[in-house]
Amino acid sequence: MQMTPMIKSFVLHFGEMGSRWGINRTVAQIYALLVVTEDMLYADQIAEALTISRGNVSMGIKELQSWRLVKVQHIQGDRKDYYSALGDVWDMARAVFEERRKREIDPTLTVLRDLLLDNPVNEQDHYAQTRIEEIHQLMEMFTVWSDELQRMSPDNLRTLMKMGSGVTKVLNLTNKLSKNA
Amino acid sequence: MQMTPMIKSFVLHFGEMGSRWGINRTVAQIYALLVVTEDMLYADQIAEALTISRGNVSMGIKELQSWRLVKVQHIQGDRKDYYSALGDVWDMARAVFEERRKREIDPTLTVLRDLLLDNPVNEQDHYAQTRIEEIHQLMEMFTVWSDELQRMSPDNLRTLMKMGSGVTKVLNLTNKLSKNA
DNA sequence: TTAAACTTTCAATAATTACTGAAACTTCTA
DNA sequence: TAGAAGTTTCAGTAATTATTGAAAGTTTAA
Repeated sequence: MQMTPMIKSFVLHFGEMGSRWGINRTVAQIYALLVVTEDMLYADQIAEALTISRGNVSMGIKELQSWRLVKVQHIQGDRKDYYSALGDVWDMARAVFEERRKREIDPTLTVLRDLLLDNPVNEQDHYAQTRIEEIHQLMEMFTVWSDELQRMSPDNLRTLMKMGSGVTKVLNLTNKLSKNA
Repeated sequence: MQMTPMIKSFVLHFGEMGSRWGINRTVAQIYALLVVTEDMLYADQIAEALTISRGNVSMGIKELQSWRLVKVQHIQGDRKDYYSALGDVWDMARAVFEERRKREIDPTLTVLRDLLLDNPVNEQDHYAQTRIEEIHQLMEMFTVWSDELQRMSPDNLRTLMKMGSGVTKVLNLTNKLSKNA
């Protein structure tokens, strides 16, 4: 399979972007290719398009599956695995948030909480704990937001999207109300 | 300079976390150390605490400066540079968002926009463009949100934080209102 | 069953990324 | 203006991460 120049350009940029966010360049490329391709693809097609080895495709797909980002299907009278990207772009964003949270944020929050329970051995530790507390708060807030994203209906998402900088206006109102309460 | 076990544990975890998000482990460690240390530190102290070379500290600090995450100060009658982390944890989060956006999101948005202006050469390209469009929308939404974060007052931030899952409630209301309009 | 048509695994190796330390550079002060 | 007290740079090297490809594993059909 040959990529059109447009698809190639997209795939390359996506791979580059992934690698800046700590995701293997090839894994990101495989994913980009699947997202942008309507038909399902089998491993050899992916390998040919990205000029990588068959084994590398297998590793990449395995990784993407652990992120729950790809679907596998079979076609009548054909033994090959056919791959495609999960649902719509929102589903993908949700999957990424959820996994990164599970893998990286939650364990860090646990470590931070443990450190906050430790006894400071001196003044430095005491200061450190106040900072760790702040960081903990911040991270917890982000997890709450991402939880909401997970649960949000397409309807609400669309509203949020349209609201754009309206979020601030809503907040200002909320602020005033709670101050007068 | 010796780190207390608490500080050491924090610094190590932070470094690990950074490296999973595409940030050099040592750079993340230097930053963690500065965040959690009340006093300003000079390069040799950092090198000793993290057992890394003087040159590595210099590179790391340079990187952190490009992210506008560290302050440098001088002390009367001392030629050394003294480093410390920027303001409060919110300032730091803002700096990180802003820089990552500038460096990674904005250039990607530009590429996506260019691809959307290109003429599809066939049906595949046509489909690809619909997907690229979705991704573009999604990313643009995130940039709008991060813009708001940048501009948000500490007051609003605190409200957002307290609201937690209240965001959804506010949105539901907004949805109903706009439907009745 | 066997063998064809696949997928997965993993040791060896290639590519990339990070780190060191000495030399070059800068700035201050005597 | 020399040299002391720093910082920065960067070529060489070490460590890590990614990739290949061949062998092992799996599944299906005859």
